[in-house]
This record gives sequence, C-alpha cells and structure tokens, in this order.
Amino acid sequence: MQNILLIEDDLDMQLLISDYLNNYNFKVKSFAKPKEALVDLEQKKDYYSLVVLDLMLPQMDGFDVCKKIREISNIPIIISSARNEISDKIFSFDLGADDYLAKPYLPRELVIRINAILRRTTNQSKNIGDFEIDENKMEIKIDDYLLDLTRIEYDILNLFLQNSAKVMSREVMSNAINGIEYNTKERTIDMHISNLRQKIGDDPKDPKYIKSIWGIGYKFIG
Amino acid sequence: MQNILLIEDDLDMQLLISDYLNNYNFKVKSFAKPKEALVDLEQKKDYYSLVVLDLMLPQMDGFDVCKKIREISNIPIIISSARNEISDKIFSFDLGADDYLAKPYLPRELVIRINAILRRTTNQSKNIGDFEIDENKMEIKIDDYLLDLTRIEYDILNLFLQNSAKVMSREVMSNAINGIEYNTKERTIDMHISNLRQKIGDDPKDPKYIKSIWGIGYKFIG
DNA sequence: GAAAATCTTGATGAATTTCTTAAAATTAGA
DNA sequence: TCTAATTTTAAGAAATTCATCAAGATTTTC
Repeated sequence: MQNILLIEDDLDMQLLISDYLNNYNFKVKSFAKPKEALVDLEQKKDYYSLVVLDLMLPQMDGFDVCKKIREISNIPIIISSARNEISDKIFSFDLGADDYLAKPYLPRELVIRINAILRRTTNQSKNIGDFEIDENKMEIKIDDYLLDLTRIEYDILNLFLQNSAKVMSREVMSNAINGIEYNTKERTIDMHISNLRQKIGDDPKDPKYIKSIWGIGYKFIG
Repeated sequence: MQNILLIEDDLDMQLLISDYLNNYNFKVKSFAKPKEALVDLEQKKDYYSLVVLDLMLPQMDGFDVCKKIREISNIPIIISSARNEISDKIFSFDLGADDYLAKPYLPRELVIRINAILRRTTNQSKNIGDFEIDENKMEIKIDDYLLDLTRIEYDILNLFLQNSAKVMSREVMSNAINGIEYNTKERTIDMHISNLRQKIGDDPKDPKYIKSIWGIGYKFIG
C-alpha cells in the first residue's frame, strides 16, 4: 500500500482523484492549502511515496510549492495542471518534477503514471552473488551490509558485478570507468582495488571476490 | 537441453508456444499465475535458462513481475506483449528485460530471439578434444579440471588449441605469443612446454597432447 | 575560503613469473 | 653401437608485476 500526498484546491477534483486512486490500492491524503501540505510532508517524509501537485493554488504559486518540496525531499512529484504550455512543462521539470499531466486527463492515466514513476524510483535492486546493487541509489550491499564507497570504487565494483568472471585489463577498466583515455598510471587502479578489497573484506592473497590475474589485470568472481 | 520458464495467462497461447519450443529442443514450464512462477523461479534459479513473460497478467502487472524477477535473478527475460507502444518497450528495457516481442508474432521469431540471447549469455566456452577454453575468463579446463596456468603457459596452450595438429617451429610460436621475443634463447620455449606438460599430465616420451617434432618444433594433437 | 574527502602517483619490498644455464636424457643417422 | 644434434628438465638468477604506504594534488563539502 502506497501513500500519496495530493495538493489540489478544487474539492470536486480532490474527491475524484482520491476515490479513483483508492480503487487502485493507493491511500490518498488531500490538502487544499499547500502550506499545510508542506508541514505534513516535512513531518512524515518517509510515509509518503509520491506527491500529486496542482499548479493553481491559493496562498502560494504551484512552482514555489514544487521548489519547496524539493528542498526538503526527493519524493517523486507529478504536476497536475490546467495549462498545457510547453514552457510550464520545461519549468516544472527544471524544478525537479518527475512528470506533468495537463488537465483534463483520465484518472486512469494518472494511475499509469504513478505506477511508472514508483517502479522507477522504488528499490530497483539486483542480486549478484553476495552483492546487491541498486543503480538508482548508487548503493551496493554485501550480505545486507551497505558499503560506504567513493564514486570510483562504486564504478569499479559495479563494473565487476556487470562483468562477473570476465578478465579485464587495467586499460579496459579505466576506459569503462572514466570514459577517458588510459592516461592515468596503472598503479591508480591498483590503489582503488586495494581500497575496495579492504571495504568488502577481501584478502588479495586468498581472494573470494577480486582476483588479480598476473600480467593481465583483474577478475571478479561472483 | 535448455529450460524455459513461460509466464502467460492465455492457455491457448501457452500451449502454442510450449509445443513450438519443444520442437526446437527447449523444455518449457508454463505458469498462468505470476506469483507461482516467481516462487518456482526462486527455488530453481539455476534450472531455468530464460524467461518468456507476457505483460497482461492476472494478479500482478507484468512490469512488476519483470522487476521482481530482476531482484532475485539475472536470468534473461523476453517480454511478450499485446501492446506495441514504444513507451512499454523503453520501460521494459529499463526494468532489465533483454528483448521485447509485440504480439502477434511468429513462434519462429521467438525461437530466433531465444537463441540469440542464449548465445550471448551462456558460457562462451569452446571444446577442443579433452580441453575446454573460455577466452573471456581466460580459463582452460582439461577433463573438467581447471588448470592453473601462468600467462605464457596460457598463451602457448591457447595457441596449440587454435592450431590443432599443425606443426609449429619455436620461432613461429614465440612470434605468435605476445611477450616472448625470439631473441631469447631457444630453450625458453622448451622450458615452458615442459612446465605445461607437467600441468596437463603429459609424458614427453609418450605424448598424448604435445608432441615434439625432432628438429622442427612442436605439434598439438587434439 | 578552509577543511575534509577523494584521487593520483612514485617508491618500496614482496610475490610471482620468466629466462638462463647446464647437465642429463633422447633421438637420428652412420 | 656410437656420435652429434636435439630435447628435457632442474635450479636458481633476473625481470616483471603486485600490494600498499605515504605524500602531494585535486575535488567536494560546509
């Protein structure tokens, strides 16, 4: 069951949307006044999964509400607007909105879009051996323990996970990671591997995960 | 024989596909209910080689099934859908699907795509006589026993496997192998051959694999 | 703009591989 | 059978590569 925060001052519309979403197993909390909605969101950050935000509001301009929401949270936002101008859409996306629906729209479409966004944003993790990677969050867990990795360490481990068992030269690795030429010195990669090994608790002399291939490079063993 | 997991609620379609695939030497297990399919997949992760997933399902949205599969496994997924919308395709690939087929399609096309994906994903190893080489992993097995080779030993054995039954001089061999210059003493190759023979259990007096050609060089017998 | 975190790099000793050497074994041909 | 050419192999020297430290450079964060 997902909780949706609806900010909409037209009460008929409010009721229509919330009833419809209820049928699709969403629980909707509605606000006509954006300031109240913001207070509620701030208090229950993890409670809500998504915000549906109307742009025509009392008290505050809808764009400002969108901006304020982004200041306190990364929660997905769907803009619901009576205006179908491209400039409004551009502006909304710039402010961090995730989707834009021009009224009038079928409630069914709202449901589809909510589902689409939730699928994109909620935990999308893959398991590979003892590891679990969530590419959206850029997080990797080992045996359910969240690793604290730097960007390059994350990139390397990610590369390993996507190329399990394949032998890779340092050159191939640095090209895949930086997307730049192989200008960095070979020892740089080694250093990152060394740090990575420490963080995942791997012993280079008897590696469980990252194996050095003498004269060639490295190989990850799922 | 490869095992395919088919998730499809239309029973006619189910039968059609599974019959057709049977003719192409695939074994198909069919489910109409995605939840049951997921349970089965979780239990037999290594049993199945590929999933064919219909998007229109009872119980659960097809996209969600796709996502759930990805959470537990990296098994290739082919989406089979009545909808031919580009957005659905993009979405499917985002969720980790490997291919997308819009209904109606010829069963023959499904077979082609399954084969294409399996070629890509199943181990790319080649069998040559008692040997099995995987060039991605840089691994060579003899009678299913993984050899622990140095880089040059691997290169030499690889060269032999690619040139079975061909007589090669030491000069040709050292030129073919990166890292050995032919200014090194001739005995160097011999020494590597000697070590290699030990590792693969070959007797130079009565060689099963690596034969010395007196005054010329060596020959590998597949 | 300062402090902290991250990245790069040369240096070092250790580990591993590769090469050299030389003696022993084998082979071809007389 | 004998001899000279060639191959095999053991042992150790030489060369290469690896892991890690420490320090400086760069980037990020506050």
